Amino acid sequence: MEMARRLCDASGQRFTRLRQRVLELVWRSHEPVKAYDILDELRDEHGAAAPPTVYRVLDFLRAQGLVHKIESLNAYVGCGDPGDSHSSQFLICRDCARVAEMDDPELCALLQKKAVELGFEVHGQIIEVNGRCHECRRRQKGETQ
Amino acid sequence: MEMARRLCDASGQRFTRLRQRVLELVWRSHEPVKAYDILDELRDEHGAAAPPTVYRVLDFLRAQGLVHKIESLNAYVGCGDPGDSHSSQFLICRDCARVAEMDDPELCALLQKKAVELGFEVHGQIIEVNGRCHECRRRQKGETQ
DNA sequence: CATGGGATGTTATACTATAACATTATTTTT
DNA sequence: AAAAATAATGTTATAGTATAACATCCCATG
Repeated sequence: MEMARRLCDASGQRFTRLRQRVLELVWRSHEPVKAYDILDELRDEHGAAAPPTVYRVLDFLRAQGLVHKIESLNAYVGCGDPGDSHSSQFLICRDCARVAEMDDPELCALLQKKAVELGFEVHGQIIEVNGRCHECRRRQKGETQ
Repeated sequence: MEMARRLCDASGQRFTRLRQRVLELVWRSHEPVKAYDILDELRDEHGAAAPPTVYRVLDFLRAQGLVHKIESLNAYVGCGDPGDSHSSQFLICRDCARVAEMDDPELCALLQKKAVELGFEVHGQIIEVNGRCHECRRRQKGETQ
């Protein structure tokens, strides 16, 4: 959270109470969070809150690199390594619904290279993997024995 | 289209008029197509059509590998190489809105490898790249000269 | 020609996101 | 400190995306 504040200060942006609160809500679970879940929580503690409130803050946090959107889930996760401008890859477990963030430069570079070879100018990458995480595989193996 | 019919026959699925028609609509442009655009066209020519009609057919076509969903656009494109079970990568041009399908096994394998190294069991990959395509870059260069 | 399962029709509703404009709060300028 | 400018948030309305649940139809097969 200190990190977040510093990042905003550094770029001349304001890290308001609302923005801080939304960031906390996103970080509260390892699972990706839905915009309307955030909205519900804000309403409980704060009264006034409508969809634009949430989406504006999420857009802001994404622009600062503090939050990522998981496109295939329409949900949001805290960035595991804010401050470092990077393209991330996300491993989405179908069983526990958790998302792990990978930040592999080799993968990033290879995708970039392959796209450029086709004459494409890359602005952004979206990489998401569906499957089962280590913990869920272990758990199930244990059960079947 | 022949290909599509054969694929369905091969897997014991029915390639009905509706399914064929939706597949044609998806293929009609190089740009990804929205579900509700398909819905509008179906209504024009066919009368009865509601969202489930379209989404069911799209789900079917995706299951057959005839159509892909572009997650970051909520839109659908015809598969460039149906029949061959593969993971594709999509290059999405922000200027002309066209989508090119890449099918790079090296990229696919590297992502798989990196995920497995983290103990993750991979079921599916989503790779989408935003940027500008070759044609749009050339056009703009020409204009600025 | 019955019948059973797959495909489609139908109605309703849930979920995701943005437009447009009003108000409030904070910073900057005077 | 007051005024002006800018950024942030509130508010209302609506657009866009997707699924649940149940009814009906169609057609391959026995």
